[in-house]
Amino acid sequence: MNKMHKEHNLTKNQKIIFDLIDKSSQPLKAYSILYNVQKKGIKAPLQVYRALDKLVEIGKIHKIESRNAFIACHNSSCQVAKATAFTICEICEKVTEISSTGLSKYLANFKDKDGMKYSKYNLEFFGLCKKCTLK
Amino acid sequence: MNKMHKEHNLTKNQKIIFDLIDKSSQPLKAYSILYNVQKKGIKAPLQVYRALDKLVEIGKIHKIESRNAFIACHNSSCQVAKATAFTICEICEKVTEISSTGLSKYLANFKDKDGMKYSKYNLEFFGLCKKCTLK
DNA sequence: TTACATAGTGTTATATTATAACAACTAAAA
DNA sequence: TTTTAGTTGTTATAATATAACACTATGTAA
Ligand SMILES: [Zn+2]
Ligand SMILES: [Zn+2]
Ligand SMILES: [Zn+2]
Ligand SMILES: [Zn+2]
Repeated sequence: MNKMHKEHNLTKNQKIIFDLIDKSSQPLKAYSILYNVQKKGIKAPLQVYRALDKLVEIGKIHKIESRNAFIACHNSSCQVAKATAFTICEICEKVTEISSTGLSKYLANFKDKDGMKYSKYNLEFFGLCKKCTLK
Repeated sequence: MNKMHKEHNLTKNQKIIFDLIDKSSQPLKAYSILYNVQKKGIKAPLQVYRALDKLVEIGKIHKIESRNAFIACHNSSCQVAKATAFTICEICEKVTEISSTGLSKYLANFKDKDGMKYSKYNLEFFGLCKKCTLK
């Protein structure tokens, strides 16, 4: 998984927390992570947040800002932690990372009124996933 | 201001809080709003959050998710609370709402892998504003 | 090797952001 | 008038995130 990512030798806590997020099918919240890793010796919020910060920084995970939750990056072409896009289902809360060359090119080239480029961005789409649409 | 918006007869608290946000040159955080309106009789966080929720719902303000802050909508063409885009300066924290027909059309028409459309979205660009670039 | 720098850890305490629950009030529709 | 939906005021509490400090591991350079 994430074969395209530069290998960052994760530390013990970083590895424990990344593995948990990576195995999860949906985004995890910091305190839910904490409860799940207490048996592995991680006892305090700060230990979790420090690992999360690092993992976000190196692009192994992303934060879903509107949900205060974290998801593993499974998008080998994403510009590590700099340009992220997701779809979020408002019913089942399923989150999927978008991997679209067209979208990322469009956004990376977007200029504001002053002609400024902002190559770092976060985009969150909301709506219904396929499953929930059929219900 | 916001002449294009449907008039929603704001209640007392909603008006107090909207006026404060509307006058501000930068996004305001909930508790900063609270401190600023205590002299007007709004004493509890819930009173602020309830007004904020309503104002977001009717599109008079937007939440900047990555900053947990609120900004008045000054974009007459934005699709009320459904499709928002901002630039955020990582140095001075200046936030500007983007009003680009091209961008909003592109995003409103974006389809994911399954061909699903998600007309509601929030996009936050990060980088340096003009001022901070020149420093 | 030693010294130093950099990054990570463990811990306690605290700050910040947000919601639950309930009683009371207001305005407008039926 | 009765009812309804929405808003208000209030207390308490939940959920999310950081400050500060002492200590430990690891790599690098003298
Ligand atoms: Zn990614
Ligand atoms: Zn769904
Ligand atoms: Zn707007
Ligand atoms: Zn700036």
